[in-house]
Amino acid sequence: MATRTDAPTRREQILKEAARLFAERGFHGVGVDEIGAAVGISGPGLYRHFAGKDAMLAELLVGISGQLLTGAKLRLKEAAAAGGEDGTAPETVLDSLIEGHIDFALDDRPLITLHDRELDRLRESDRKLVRQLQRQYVELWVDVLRKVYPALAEPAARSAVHSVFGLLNSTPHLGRRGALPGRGATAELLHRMARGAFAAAGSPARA
Amino acid sequence: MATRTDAPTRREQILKEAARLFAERGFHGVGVDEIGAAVGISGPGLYRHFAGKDAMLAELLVGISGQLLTGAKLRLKEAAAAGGEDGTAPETVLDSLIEGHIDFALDDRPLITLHDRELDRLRESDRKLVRQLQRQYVELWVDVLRKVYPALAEPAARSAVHSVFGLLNSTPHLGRRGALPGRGATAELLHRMARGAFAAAGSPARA
DNA sequence: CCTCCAGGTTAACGACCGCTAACCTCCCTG
DNA sequence: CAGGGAGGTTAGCGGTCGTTAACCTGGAGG
Repeated sequence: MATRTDAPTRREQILKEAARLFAERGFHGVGVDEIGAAVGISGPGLYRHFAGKDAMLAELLVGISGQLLTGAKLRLKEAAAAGGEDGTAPETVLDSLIEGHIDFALDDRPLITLHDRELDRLRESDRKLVRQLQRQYVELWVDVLRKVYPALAEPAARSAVHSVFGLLNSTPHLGRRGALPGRGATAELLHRMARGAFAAAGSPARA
Repeated sequence: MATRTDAPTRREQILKEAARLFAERGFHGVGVDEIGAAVGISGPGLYRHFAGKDAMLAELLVGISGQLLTGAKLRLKEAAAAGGEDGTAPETVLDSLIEGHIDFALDDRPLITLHDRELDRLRESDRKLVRQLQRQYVELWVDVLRKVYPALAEPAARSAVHSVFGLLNSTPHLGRRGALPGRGATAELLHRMARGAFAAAGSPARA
């Protein structure tokens, strides 16, 4: 995950601004002129970089899903490598997944917003691809979760994962009104709550 | 909360279908002709019932926020009445709030979707009203939550509430792919997870 | 039976928006 | 220094969409 140090390309500028605008006002609520203006060029100049407005959204959504998935796979691999004989404790792997998702949710709020909001605006093929990536990501979480809580049935585990995604992806609703002290505290709170939610899902016993 | 038995008025039909369509394809992604077609009339016939497309969205969003808030207030009042001298246990009140929110999230998924997705499409005045109702609703939860977990600071409590809303509002993402057995089981799972998340937020102690 | 209005209809206008066409400049390279 | 491509520009076309206008109709009320 070598942190980029070189200047962002024009394409990347456009994608970033488009993501922000799409998240703020919705895909159909933003015109190409606005996107162009946000990067200092105007209107149809965008077509030197993208085939069309749809292509920008597609690249954003595929990028998000892919990034989440490959990040998670990487973390699994690291855990397997560091764990020696019989792998790392499942709890540790789950924590790693949660941490990765939180980092993404806090660093790229517009993308997180787009991720579950504008999927249906894609052409059939792109939508299928994104959904497939999303499904893989979910299944990966489900597997780890069921190692931590073996009593959890698969459908319930899948629901639990989706619900925790909802919890972690709530970050866009937090800011705005002088919410939490800092990023670290927010991340830690979210992490604790996710673990708490999973624990409650995994052990039906309650007074 | 006397359950309606009489037939829905045309206005209500329109609102219901509009909510579904807006949730599926976004406010700007749906045309008035489509909304009309969904209730058997076509296009501009809608203007006999609403001043415009914006008015439908406004009525939907104000209705949602209002319904959530008044429902919650009612539950608080019931709890106070049933609790005798020093009120019901805060835990019970919190459970009641959670239950109410889950009922709404499961029964009116399209509305839940709209609720945090299309707020910015409203005119200034309507948006302010909706935000005010939402804020009251949140503050009501925060108050109850901090009675259950007095160690929880107010900003953290507010964040926790928003996050649990994210968790509970994840219901639209559940269905579709043969998820959970039934509504009852889903509701119970969500409830346990919400309590677990709150508990984890309220007591920072962890091994 | 006449009236009238609630609740429709179709036609059409005006605005907006995505996209293309045609043209203009640097700047890099042989 | 010729030239050519990368990356802009503005003008404008074609389609869509929200909204209005003008007209129609069935049924309730005097």
